[in-house]
Amino acid sequence: MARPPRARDSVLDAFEGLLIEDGERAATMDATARRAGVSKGGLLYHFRSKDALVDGLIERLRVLSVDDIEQIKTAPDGPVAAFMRTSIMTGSALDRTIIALSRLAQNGHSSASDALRDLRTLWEEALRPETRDETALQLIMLVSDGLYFNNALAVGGVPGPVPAGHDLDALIELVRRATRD
Amino acid sequence: MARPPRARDSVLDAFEGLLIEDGERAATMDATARRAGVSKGGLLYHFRSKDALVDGLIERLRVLSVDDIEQIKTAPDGPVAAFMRTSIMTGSALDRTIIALSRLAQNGHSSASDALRDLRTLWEEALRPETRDETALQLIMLVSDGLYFNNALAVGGVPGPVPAGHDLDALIELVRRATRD
DNA sequence: GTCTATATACAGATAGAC
DNA sequence: GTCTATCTGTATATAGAC
Repeated sequence: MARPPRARDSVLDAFEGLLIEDGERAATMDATARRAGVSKGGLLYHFRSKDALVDGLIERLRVLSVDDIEQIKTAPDGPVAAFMRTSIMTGSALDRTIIALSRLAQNGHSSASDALRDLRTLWEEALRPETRDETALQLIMLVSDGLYFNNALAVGGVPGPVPAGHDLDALIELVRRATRD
Repeated sequence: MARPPRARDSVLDAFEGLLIEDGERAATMDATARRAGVSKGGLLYHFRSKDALVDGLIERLRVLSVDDIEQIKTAPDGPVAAFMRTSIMTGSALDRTIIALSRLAQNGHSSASDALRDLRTLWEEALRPETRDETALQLIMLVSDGLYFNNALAVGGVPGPVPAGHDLDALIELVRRATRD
Protein backbone atom coordinates (compact mmCIF):
# COMPACT_ATOMS: atom_id res chain seq x y z
CA MET A 1 0.00 0.00 0.00
CA ALA A 2 3.03 2.25 -0.47
CA ARG A 3 1.41 4.08 -3.40
CA PRO A 4 -2.37 3.85 -3.41
CA PRO A 5 -3.93 4.49 -6.84
CA ARG A 6 -5.26 7.99 -7.50
CA ALA A 7 -8.83 6.80 -8.10
CA ARG A 8 -8.87 5.35 -4.60
CA ASP A 9 -7.95 8.68 -3.09
CA SER A 10 -10.51 10.61 -5.09
CA VAL A 11 -13.24 8.21 -3.96
CA LEU A 12 -12.17 8.85 -0.38
CA ASP A 13 -12.24 12.61 -1.04
CA ALA A 14 -15.79 12.32 -2.35
CA PHE A 15 -16.95 10.30 0.66
CA GLU A 16 -15.34 12.78 3.04
CA GLY A 17 -16.87 15.76 1.22
CA LEU A 18 -20.36 14.31 1.32
CA LEU A 19 -20.08 13.54 5.04
CA ILE A 20 -19.00 17.11 5.77
CA GLU A 21 -21.36 18.98 3.48
CA ASP A 22 -24.52 16.86 3.52
CA GLY A 23 -24.17 14.57 6.54
CA GLU A 24 -23.85 10.84 7.12
CA ARG A 25 -27.16 9.88 5.64
CA ALA A 26 -26.39 11.54 2.32
CA ALA A 27 -22.96 9.91 2.09
CA THR A 28 -24.21 6.77 0.34
CA MET A 29 -22.01 4.60 -1.85
CA ASP A 30 -24.09 5.67 -4.83
CA ALA A 31 -23.62 9.37 -4.14
CA THR A 32 -19.94 8.85 -3.38
CA ALA A 33 -19.37 7.08 -6.69
CA ARG A 34 -21.23 9.79 -8.58
CA ARG A 35 -19.24 12.59 -6.92
CA ALA A 36 -15.96 10.79 -7.56
CA GLY A 37 -16.91 10.35 -11.19
CA VAL A 38 -16.87 6.56 -11.16
CA SER A 39 -19.57 3.89 -11.30
CA LYS A 40 -20.74 1.93 -8.31
CA GLY A 41 -18.82 -1.08 -9.56
CA GLY A 42 -15.71 1.02 -9.93
CA LEU A 43 -15.99 2.23 -6.35
CA LEU A 44 -16.52 -1.31 -5.09
CA TYR A 45 -13.29 -2.44 -6.71
CA HIS A 46 -11.36 -0.08 -4.40
CA PHE A 47 -13.59 -0.41 -1.35
CA ARG A 48 -15.38 -3.72 -1.01
CA SER A 49 -17.95 -2.41 1.49
CA LYS A 50 -19.02 0.71 3.29
CA ASP A 51 -16.96 -0.35 6.30
CA ALA A 52 -13.90 -0.44 4.04
CA LEU A 53 -14.66 3.16 3.10
CA VAL A 54 -14.80 4.12 6.78
CA ASP A 55 -11.54 2.27 7.43
CA GLY A 56 -9.95 4.22 4.59
CA LEU A 57 -10.90 7.49 6.26
CA ILE A 58 -9.53 6.28 9.61
CA GLU A 59 -6.23 5.36 7.97
CA ARG A 60 -6.13 8.84 6.43
CA LEU A 61 -6.65 10.36 9.89
CA ARG A 62 -3.72 8.42 11.33
CA VAL A 63 -1.36 9.58 8.57
CA LEU A 64 -2.39 13.23 8.93
CA SER A 65 -2.19 13.03 12.74
CA VAL A 66 1.53 12.26 12.70
CA ASP A 67 2.26 15.43 10.72
CA ASP A 68 -0.02 17.54 12.91
CA ILE A 69 1.54 16.44 16.18
CA GLU A 70 5.02 17.12 14.81
CA GLN A 71 3.95 20.59 13.68
CA ILE A 72 2.44 21.42 17.07
CA LYS A 73 5.52 20.31 18.96
CA THR A 74 7.89 22.46 16.87
CA ALA A 75 5.74 25.59 16.38
CA PRO A 76 7.60 28.91 16.79
CA ASP A 77 4.87 30.48 18.94
CA GLY A 78 4.54 27.43 21.14
CA PRO A 79 2.41 24.27 21.18
CA VAL A 80 -0.66 25.79 22.87
CA ALA A 81 -1.07 28.62 20.38
CA ALA A 82 -0.35 26.30 17.45
CA PHE A 83 -2.88 23.78 18.72
CA MET A 84 -5.61 26.33 19.16
CA ARG A 85 -4.94 28.01 15.83
CA THR A 86 -5.32 24.70 14.00
CA SER A 87 -8.39 23.73 16.06
CA ILE A 88 -10.41 26.24 14.15
CA MET A 89 -11.67 24.91 10.86
CA THR A 90 -9.02 26.19 8.49
CA GLY A 91 -10.14 23.79 5.83
CA SER A 92 -6.98 21.77 6.33
CA ALA A 93 -6.98 18.14 5.27
CA LEU A 94 -6.88 17.05 8.92
CA ASP A 95 -9.81 19.27 9.91
CA ARG A 96 -11.91 17.83 7.11
CA THR A 97 -11.13 14.25 8.06
CA ILE A 98 -11.91 14.93 11.71
CA ILE A 99 -15.35 16.40 10.94
CA ALA A 100 -16.13 13.54 8.53
CA LEU A 101 -15.18 10.94 11.14
CA SER A 102 -17.15 12.70 13.86
CA ARG A 103 -20.26 12.31 11.69
CA LEU A 104 -19.57 8.58 11.45
CA ALA A 105 -18.80 8.32 15.16
CA GLN A 106 -22.21 9.80 15.92
CA ASN A 107 -23.87 7.13 13.84
CA GLY A 108 -22.54 4.17 15.77
CA HIS A 109 -19.23 3.59 13.98
CA SER A 110 -17.21 2.84 17.11
CA SER A 111 -13.96 2.51 15.14
CA ALA A 112 -14.35 6.18 14.18
CA SER A 113 -14.95 7.12 17.84
CA ASP A 114 -11.81 5.20 18.82
CA ALA A 115 -9.67 6.90 16.18
CA LEU A 116 -10.83 10.36 17.29
CA ARG A 117 -10.18 9.53 20.92
CA ASP A 118 -6.66 8.32 20.03
CA LEU A 119 -5.89 11.63 18.31
CA ARG A 120 -7.21 13.56 21.31
CA THR A 121 -4.84 11.56 23.53
CA LEU A 122 -1.89 12.40 21.28
CA TRP A 123 -2.76 16.09 21.57
CA GLU A 124 -3.00 15.83 25.35
CA GLU A 125 0.42 14.22 25.53
CA ALA A 126 1.93 16.94 23.37
CA LEU A 127 0.42 19.76 25.44
CA ARG A 128 0.77 18.33 28.97
CA PRO A 129 4.40 19.50 29.39
CA GLU A 130 3.25 23.02 28.47
CA THR A 131 0.50 23.35 31.04
CA ARG A 132 0.40 24.07 34.76
CA ASP A 133 -1.79 21.16 35.73
CA GLU A 134 -4.43 18.78 34.48
CA THR A 135 -7.23 21.33 34.93
CA ALA A 136 -5.44 23.81 32.68
CA LEU A 137 -4.87 21.08 30.11
CA GLN A 138 -8.56 20.20 30.12
CA LEU A 139 -9.48 23.85 29.61
CA ILE A 140 -7.38 23.97 26.45
CA MET A 141 -8.74 20.67 25.16
CA LEU A 142 -12.35 21.70 25.77
CA VAL A 143 -11.97 25.04 24.00
CA SER A 144 -10.55 23.14 21.03
CA ASP A 145 -13.43 20.66 21.18
CA GLY A 146 -15.83 23.60 21.30
CA LEU A 147 -14.36 25.05 18.12
CA TYR A 148 -14.80 21.70 16.38
CA PHE A 149 -18.35 21.33 17.65
CA ASN A 150 -19.39 24.67 16.19
CA ASN A 151 -17.82 23.76 12.88
CA ALA A 152 -19.41 20.32 12.98
CA LEU A 153 -22.87 21.86 13.38
CA ALA A 154 -22.29 24.11 10.37
CA VAL A 155 -23.75 21.77 7.76
CA GLY A 156 -24.63 23.10 4.31
CA GLY A 157 -22.13 25.94 4.39
CA VAL A 158 -23.67 27.93 7.26
CA PRO A 159 -20.73 28.98 9.45
CA GLY A 160 -21.02 28.74 13.23
CA PRO A 161 -20.32 31.57 15.67
CA VAL A 162 -16.59 30.87 15.81
CA PRO A 163 -14.07 33.63 16.53
CA ALA A 164 -11.61 34.53 13.76
CA GLY A 165 -8.80 36.98 13.12
CA HIS A 166 -8.14 39.32 16.04
CA ASP A 167 -10.86 37.74 18.17
CA LEU A 168 -9.16 34.37 17.88
CA ASP A 169 -5.79 35.90 18.81
CA ALA A 170 -7.36 37.45 21.91
CA LEU A 171 -8.91 34.11 22.87
CA ILE A 172 -5.60 32.29 22.44
CA GLU A 173 -3.89 34.88 24.63
CA LEU A 174 -6.55 34.52 27.33
CA VAL A 175 -6.24 30.74 27.35
CA ARG A 176 -2.45 30.96 27.47
CA ARG A 177 -2.51 33.30 30.45
CA ALA A 178 -5.02 31.11 32.27
CA THR A 179 -3.06 27.89 31.73
CA ARG A 180 0.64 28.84 31.73
CA ASP A 181 2.77 28.14 34.78
CA MET B 1 -51.86 22.31 22.00
CA ALA B 2 -52.21 23.16 25.69
CA ARG B 3 -52.26 19.50 26.73
CA PRO B 4 -50.64 17.17 24.20
CA PRO B 5 -51.70 13.51 24.59
CA ARG B 6 -49.36 11.22 26.52
CA ALA B 7 -48.81 8.89 23.57
CA ARG B 8 -47.44 11.81 21.59
CA ASP B 9 -44.85 12.54 24.25
CA SER B 10 -43.74 8.94 24.56
CA VAL B 11 -43.22 8.74 20.79
CA LEU B 12 -41.06 11.84 21.04
CA ASP B 13 -39.13 10.26 23.93
CA ALA B 14 -38.47 7.18 21.81
CA PHE B 15 -37.29 9.23 18.85
CA GLU B 16 -34.99 11.26 21.08
CA GLY B 17 -33.57 8.16 22.76
CA LEU B 18 -32.78 6.47 19.47
CA LEU B 19 -31.03 9.59 18.15
CA ILE B 20 -28.87 9.79 21.27
CA GLU B 21 -28.07 6.13 21.72
CA ASP B 22 -27.87 4.80 18.17
CA GLY B 23 -27.53 7.85 15.93
CA GLU B 24 -29.62 9.54 13.27
CA ARG B 25 -29.63 6.66 10.84
CA ALA B 26 -31.03 4.24 13.39
CA ALA B 27 -33.78 6.66 14.41
CA THR B 28 -36.25 5.50 11.77
CA MET B 29 -39.99 5.86 12.12
CA ASP B 30 -40.26 2.09 12.34
CA ALA B 31 -37.75 1.84 15.18
CA THR B 32 -39.33 4.83 16.92
CA ALA B 33 -42.77 3.26 16.79
CA ARG B 34 -41.43 -0.06 18.10
CA ARG B 35 -39.61 1.62 20.98
CA ALA B 36 -42.65 3.70 21.88
CA GLY B 37 -44.80 0.57 21.87
CA VAL B 38 -47.12 1.69 19.11
CA SER B 39 -47.59 0.66 15.50
CA LYS B 40 -46.35 2.66 12.56
CA GLY B 41 -49.88 3.79 11.85
CA GLY B 42 -50.28 4.87 15.46
CA LEU B 43 -47.15 6.97 15.27
CA LEU B 44 -48.26 8.56 12.00
CA TYR B 45 -51.49 9.69 13.59
CA HIS B 46 -49.51 11.91 15.98
CA PHE B 47 -46.71 12.86 13.57
CA ARG B 48 -47.67 12.92 9.92
CA SER B 49 -44.09 12.78 8.66
CA LYS B 50 -40.52 12.56 9.83
CA ASP B 51 -40.23 16.34 9.59
CA ALA B 52 -43.15 16.63 12.00
CA LEU B 53 -41.19 14.44 14.41
CA VAL B 54 -38.20 16.78 14.12
CA ASP B 55 -40.45 19.80 14.63
CA GLY B 56 -41.80 18.17 17.78
CA LEU B 57 -38.29 17.88 19.18
CA ILE B 58 -37.55 21.51 18.32
CA GLU B 59 -40.71 22.61 20.12
CA ARG B 60 -39.60 20.57 23.13
CA LEU B 61 -36.23 22.36 23.07
CA ARG B 62 -37.88 25.78 23.13
CA VAL B 63 -40.02 24.88 26.14
CA LEU B 64 -37.07 23.47 28.08
CA SER B 65 -34.88 26.44 27.13
CA VAL B 66 -37.11 28.92 28.92
CA ASP B 67 -36.77 27.03 32.21
CA ASP B 68 -33.01 26.62 31.78
CA ILE B 69 -32.35 30.31 31.15
CA GLU B 70 -34.43 31.25 34.19
CA GLN B 71 -32.51 28.76 36.35
CA ILE B 72 -29.14 30.08 35.17
CA LYS B 73 -30.06 33.69 35.83
CA THR B 74 -31.17 33.00 39.42
CA ALA B 75 -28.57 30.41 40.47
CA PRO B 76 -27.13 30.92 44.00
CA ASP B 77 -23.52 30.35 42.90
CA GLY B 78 -23.85 32.63 39.91
CA PRO B 79 -24.79 32.25 36.24
CA VAL B 80 -21.34 31.18 34.98
CA ALA B 81 -20.98 28.29 37.41
CA ALA B 82 -24.59 27.24 36.89
CA PHE B 83 -24.17 27.35 33.12
CA MET B 84 -21.03 25.23 33.16
CA ARG B 85 -22.43 22.74 35.64
CA THR B 86 -25.42 22.10 33.42
CA SER B 87 -23.29 21.99 30.28
CA ILE B 88 -22.01 18.63 31.30
CA MET B 89 -24.35 15.82 30.38
CA THR B 90 -26.27 15.32 33.57
CA GLY B 91 -28.91 13.39 31.75
CA SER B 92 -31.29 16.29 32.14
CA ALA B 93 -34.19 16.56 29.71
CA LEU B 94 -32.61 19.60 28.08
CA ASP B 95 -29.24 17.89 27.61
CA ARG B 96 -30.91 14.95 25.92
CA THR B 97 -32.89 17.14 23.56
CA ILE B 98 -29.79 19.14 22.65
CA ILE B 99 -27.76 16.04 21.76
CA ALA B 100 -30.66 14.60 19.76
CA LEU B 101 -31.07 17.83 17.81
CA SER B 102 -27.34 18.10 17.18
CA ARG B 103 -27.51 14.70 15.46
CA LEU B 104 -30.28 16.00 13.23
CA ALA B 105 -28.44 19.27 12.60
CA GLN B 106 -25.47 17.30 11.35
CA ASN B 107 -27.66 15.52 8.85
CA GLY B 108 -28.87 18.57 7.05
CA HIS B 109 -31.91 19.49 9.16
CA SER B 110 -31.33 23.24 9.10
CA SER B 111 -34.30 23.91 11.38
CA ALA B 112 -32.47 21.92 14.07
CA SER B 113 -29.30 23.97 13.49
CA ASP B 114 -31.32 27.17 13.81
CA ALA B 115 -32.96 26.08 17.06
CA LEU B 116 -29.59 25.19 18.60
CA ARG B 117 -28.10 28.49 17.50
CA ASP B 118 -31.05 30.35 19.04
CA LEU B 119 -30.48 28.63 22.39
CA ARG B 120 -26.78 29.48 22.24
CA THR B 121 -27.71 33.14 21.71
CA LEU B 122 -30.00 33.07 24.76
CA TRP B 123 -27.14 31.68 26.84
CA GLU B 124 -24.80 34.39 25.57
CA GLU B 125 -27.26 37.09 26.50
CA ALA B 126 -27.68 35.67 30.01
CA LEU B 127 -23.92 35.46 30.60
CA ARG B 128 -22.74 38.66 28.91
CA PRO B 129 -23.43 40.87 31.96
CA GLU B 130 -21.33 38.47 34.04
CA THR B 131 -18.19 38.58 31.94
CA ARG B 132 -15.35 41.04 31.51
CA ASP B 133 -15.49 41.24 27.74
CA GLU B 134 -16.51 39.37 24.61
CA THR B 135 -13.36 37.24 24.61
CA ALA B 136 -14.09 35.99 28.11
CA LEU B 137 -17.66 35.23 27.10
CA GLN B 138 -16.47 33.21 24.11
CA LEU B 139 -14.12 31.24 26.33
CA ILE B 140 -17.03 30.18 28.51
CA MET B 141 -19.23 29.34 25.55
CA LEU B 142 -16.54 27.26 23.87
CA VAL B 143 -15.77 25.25 27.00
CA SER B 144 -19.48 24.49 27.24
CA ASP B 145 -19.57 23.52 23.56
CA GLY B 146 -16.55 21.29 24.17
CA LEU B 147 -18.35 19.46 26.96
CA TYR B 148 -21.32 18.85 24.65
CA PHE B 149 -19.07 17.70 21.82
CA ASN B 150 -17.45 15.05 23.97
CA ASN B 151 -20.82 13.83 25.12
CA ALA B 152 -22.14 13.88 21.57
CA LEU B 153 -19.31 11.61 20.42
CA ALA B 154 -20.08 9.11 23.18
CA VAL B 155 -22.50 6.95 21.21
CA GLY B 156 -23.47 3.50 22.43
CA GLY B 157 -22.83 4.26 26.06
CA VAL B 158 -19.05 4.87 25.85
CA PRO B 159 -18.43 7.98 27.95
CA GLY B 160 -16.07 10.66 26.63
CA PRO B 161 -13.09 12.11 28.51
CA VAL B 162 -15.19 14.69 30.35
CA PRO B 163 -14.21 15.99 33.80
CA ALA B 164 -16.55 15.20 36.68
CA GLY B 165 -16.79 15.76 40.43
CA HIS B 166 -13.82 17.67 41.86
CA ASP B 167 -12.15 18.01 38.44
CA LEU B 168 -15.22 19.80 37.13
CA ASP B 169 -15.27 22.11 40.16
CA ALA B 170 -11.62 22.99 39.54
CA LEU B 171 -12.34 23.68 35.88
CA ILE B 172 -15.29 25.92 36.73
CA GLU B 173 -13.11 27.85 39.19
CA LEU B 174 -10.36 28.29 36.57
CA VAL B 175 -12.82 29.58 34.00
CA ARG B 176 -14.39 31.94 36.53
CA ARG B 177 -11.03 33.41 37.49
CA ALA B 178 -10.06 33.84 33.85
CA THR B 179 -13.29 35.57 32.85
CA ARG B 180 -14.42 37.58 35.90
CA ASP B 181 -13.84 41.31 36.00
C1' DG C 1 -56.95 6.70 17.94
C1' DT C 2 -54.73 2.62 16.64
C1' DC C 3 -54.16 -1.04 13.63
C1' DT C 4 -52.60 -3.98 9.00
C1' DA C 5 -51.44 -3.99 4.31
C1' DT C 6 -49.23 -2.06 0.66
C1' DA C 7 -46.92 1.35 -2.72
C1' DT C 8 -42.65 3.50 -4.07
C1' DA C 9 -37.97 4.60 -3.65
C1' DC C 10 -33.40 3.82 -2.42
C1' DA C 11 -29.84 1.56 0.46
C1' DG C 12 -25.76 -1.89 0.31
C1' DA C 13 -23.96 -5.58 -2.15
C1' DT C 14 -23.21 -9.45 -5.89
C1' DA C 15 -22.34 -11.25 -10.72
C1' DG C 16 -20.29 -11.06 -14.58
C1' DA C 17 -19.30 -8.51 -19.23
C1' DC C 18 -15.74 -5.61 -21.28
C1' DG D 1 -9.74 -1.58 -13.42
C1' DT D 2 -14.23 -0.02 -14.68
C1' DC D 3 -18.64 -0.89 -16.27
C1' DT D 4 -24.10 -2.48 -16.32
C1' DA D 5 -27.61 -5.27 -14.47
C1' DT D 6 -29.76 -7.16 -10.69
C1' DC D 7 -30.87 -9.11 -5.92
C1' DT D 8 -32.48 -8.21 -1.23
C1' DG D 9 -33.62 -5.48 2.53
C1' DT D 10 -35.47 -1.43 4.51
C1' DA D 11 -37.09 3.65 4.51
C1' DT D 12 -41.00 6.93 4.21
C1' DA D 13 -45.57 7.33 3.30
C1' DT D 14 -50.57 6.15 1.87
C1' DA D 15 -55.16 3.67 2.22
C1' DG D 16 -58.44 2.06 4.57
C1' DA D 17 -60.35 -1.48 8.23
C1' DC D 18 -61.58 -1.61 13.15
